[in-house]
Amino acid sequence: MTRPTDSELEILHVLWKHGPRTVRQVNDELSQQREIGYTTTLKLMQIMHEKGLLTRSEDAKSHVYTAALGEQEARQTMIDRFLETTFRGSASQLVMQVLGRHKASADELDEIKKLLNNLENEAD
Amino acid sequence: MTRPTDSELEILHVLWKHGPRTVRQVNDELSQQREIGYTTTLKLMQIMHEKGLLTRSEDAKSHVYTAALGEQEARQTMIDRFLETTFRGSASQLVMQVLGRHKASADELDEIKKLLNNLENEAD
DNA sequence: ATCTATCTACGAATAATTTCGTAGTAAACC
DNA sequence: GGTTTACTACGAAATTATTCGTAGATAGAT
Repeated sequence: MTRPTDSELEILHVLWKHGPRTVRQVNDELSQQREIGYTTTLKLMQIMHEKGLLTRSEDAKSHVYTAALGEQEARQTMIDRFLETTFRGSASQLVMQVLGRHKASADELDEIKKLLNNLENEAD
Repeated sequence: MTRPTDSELEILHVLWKHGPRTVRQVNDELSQQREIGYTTTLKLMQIMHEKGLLTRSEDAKSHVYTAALGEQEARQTMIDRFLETTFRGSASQLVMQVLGRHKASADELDEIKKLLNNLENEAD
């Protein structure tokens, strides 16, 4: 999969958050964040459909679009790309820089530590 | 700072790795990675200079360019942006997804754990 | 002094992305 | 059944990013 563009991501976020939506519904949501014409959203979603990023049902009067890939999956693609371009592929450097600067709750830190322990055990 | 484009990042990587360089030197480096004309590199670096991404000394016959921001600094900007667009700002989710999928050496894992312990202590 | 090599500046072509206007179609309304 | 409303399709303008050709300047070699 080729990386979704920024505009495409905006639309994917809406679909991931709210589930299948019409162009109108997506546009209403995007309009709250910024100025954007209806046909702009329409065109974008049509292109994404061509690319296979969205599926759609044409049963109803207006098409209902669904994200063709899950958020986790898309995130992984984007992490891979981000790691490569920004951290030359070093995952641990990314992790350390993120942890060093961003707050995480105690629970989250615990979760991360558990995950680390599992990873260390696997490595044996 | 506005996000450097992909091409701009390529150039920044060269300057971060090797220090101040002329257009010729940067182009030689980039040419090893892909086809790119000299004037393409020149134009890019001129634009980056206009934008303030690079400083340059015009003393010598050929200008010597220097990255105007450090690698750490640029990475942080890009992390912030990436976190926002892809993980809705949740640093721990990013970390967990990265750790879950990418190999890190035992040493690196240790480092990360130490970092986590420090964070937990600070939080008290 | 002329030739050659190397440099900068800059305009403009190309490509990729985003935006929107217009036209056509179909349902809903009166 | 004509009018309004909401939709899709699609071409193309606008914007942003990338690429490169050409012109002019300057230093060094002969």
